[in-house]
Amino acid sequence: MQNQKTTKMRIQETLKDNIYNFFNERYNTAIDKDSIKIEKTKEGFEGDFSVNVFPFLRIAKTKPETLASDLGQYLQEKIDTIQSVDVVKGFLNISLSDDFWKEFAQTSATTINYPSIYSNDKIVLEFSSPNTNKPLHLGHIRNNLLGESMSQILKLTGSKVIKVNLVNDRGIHICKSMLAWMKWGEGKTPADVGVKGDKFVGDFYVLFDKKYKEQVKELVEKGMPEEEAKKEAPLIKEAQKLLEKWEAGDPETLKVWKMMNGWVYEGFDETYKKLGVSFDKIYYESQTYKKGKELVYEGLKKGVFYQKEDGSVWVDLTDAGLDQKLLLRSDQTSVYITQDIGTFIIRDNDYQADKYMYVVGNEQEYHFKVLQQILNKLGLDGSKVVHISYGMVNLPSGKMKSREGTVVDADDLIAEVIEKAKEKAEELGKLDNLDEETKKKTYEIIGLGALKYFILKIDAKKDMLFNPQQSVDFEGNTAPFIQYTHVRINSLINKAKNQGINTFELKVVDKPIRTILKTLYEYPQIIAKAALTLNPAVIANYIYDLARDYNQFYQTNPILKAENEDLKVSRLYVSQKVASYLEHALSLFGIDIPEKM
RNA sequence: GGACGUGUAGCUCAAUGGAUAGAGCAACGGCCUUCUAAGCCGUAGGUUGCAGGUUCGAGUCCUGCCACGUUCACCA
Repeated sequence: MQNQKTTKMRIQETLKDNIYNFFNERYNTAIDKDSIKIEKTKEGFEGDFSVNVFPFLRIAKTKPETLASDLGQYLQEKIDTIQSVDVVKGFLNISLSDDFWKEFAQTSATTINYPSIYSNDKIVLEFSSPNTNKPLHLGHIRNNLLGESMSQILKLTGSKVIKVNLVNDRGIHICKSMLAWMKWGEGKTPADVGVKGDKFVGDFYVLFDKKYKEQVKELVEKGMPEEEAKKEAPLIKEAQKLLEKWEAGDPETLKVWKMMNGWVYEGFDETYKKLGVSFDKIYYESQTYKKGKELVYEGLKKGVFYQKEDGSVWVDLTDAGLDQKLLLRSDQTSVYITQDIGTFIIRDNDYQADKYMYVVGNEQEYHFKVLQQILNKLGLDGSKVVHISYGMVNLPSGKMKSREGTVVDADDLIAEVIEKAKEKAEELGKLDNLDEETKKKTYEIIGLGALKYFILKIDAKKDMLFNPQQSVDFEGNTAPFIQYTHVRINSLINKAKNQGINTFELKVVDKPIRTILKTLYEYPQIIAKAALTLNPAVIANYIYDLARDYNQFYQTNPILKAENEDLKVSRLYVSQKVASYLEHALSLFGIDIPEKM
């Protein structure tokens, strides 16, 4: 069944069609519709939408002002929703009728027909991809938030999204923490010592590194060259033995491995839950790396890969402007890219998706280019691989490095930001009447909201700087600011209802109301842009503008004490609209809104 | 060295090739007996790294240079 409202053409399209006709009729020229630029009229000029006529001067061969006013006259004759036009230099500013805005106001964020970007595509979206040795840190937070948010945005723009996680649960590094636990763990579990599972295991990884370095140092002092010492230290040899046993399927080793990974997953789950992150399916490298090896051997048979004398397998990508790349070591063990080839195939068998998107840091751009090329060589479609590349999170001291202990731990940061929300709330004292349970919930909503927004508001592809001293803000361009705007609107609406006003209606479209409606009108296009550019920050910029516009509106226009009833219900109507858009947009970031704040 | 990316106010960040480059934080000054001040208003702060070029129009595109980052592993 067709819905008249949602299928109704957006005004930009109507304008474009008519502008096209104008040039066709007057100048007998077919212009490119994409070259027509229609944007929201800038602050300080009269109008709702503006058309820039500069690009068409070559066709019209007149002055910009003349062309703009000719076009304005034409459009006004053809489109009855145009109320008036105004020409400033080469800009044609168009004001639409009150009826247009009244009709638009009936649409809501939850019922809009959002533009379809990857139309009906099935998308497998990988993100998080943790390593079972290291507790999650700030970099993972950015990754998780981007992944979760992009999944929401892509769903909204018409795609079917399957969220997957790929856990790096095998390799020499895992054996290091296993070995450390077997040697010095005294058989204790995380529950025994009251430490979160991922932290518990992470500590043994660090312990291994410490003891290993001691051994290396000792050997060097005895006169061994450092390079050799690193290979000869007893601990590293033991770890390698353990890896061999693991690969051979030694039951005792597998038992420890499973147990320790289990602890880690429990810890991760806790953090994921706090962040509001979830997955439809979890893949484990231990289950996919063999498939990659199979494919490499197949490629070798087909002759798209080649083998060196020492037995290592390579691919030549120089024809694609890349280098030679190792696919299997001389001892036939797999490397990183081998595993990614395997996971691609397994996923493709599982889902037959149109796109496989990976939220992975920009330091791996080269890796994904290589992966695409290799898949092409294997006769698969490498263009299905989409790397959602995001920038690093840096500290004032530089890059975060686990080994040097300069990482911001995810759990610590989450706790800190909730604590900060609590302090702020207690200082303001607005929640004093609430029960403890509600208070606690409110601190979490505000603190986590602040954190999520703080990270997602920055252009995903750019590196960002995080200062632990200053941590996240609660004022200005922040989630609490937006949450607060929403809370205040709700309070207003409740008050109105208590006064017996139950039906809000847009009866008046004055200038302040129009300003808000104009911003709301942009929303679907903002969503589309976020999906297209794979960047949630676009939405953050938008909600901030909307909240700011509304706060200005709220501060300068009395609502419950408006001059007359028509204005009152109109302002209430717009307020409610704004609240629903804010809520909708924040939900795309996984940010909730408290009842009170 | 090659490839990719970044460089905008003191700091953190915005700005589909378009109108006077905008916010927040920090600083300074106002607004709570009136709908929640986590708010609003104002002041100050800029040669958009440098030099050219394309264009009616350049922070945005092109070329060169400078600075910083990432990457080019039988690490993942």
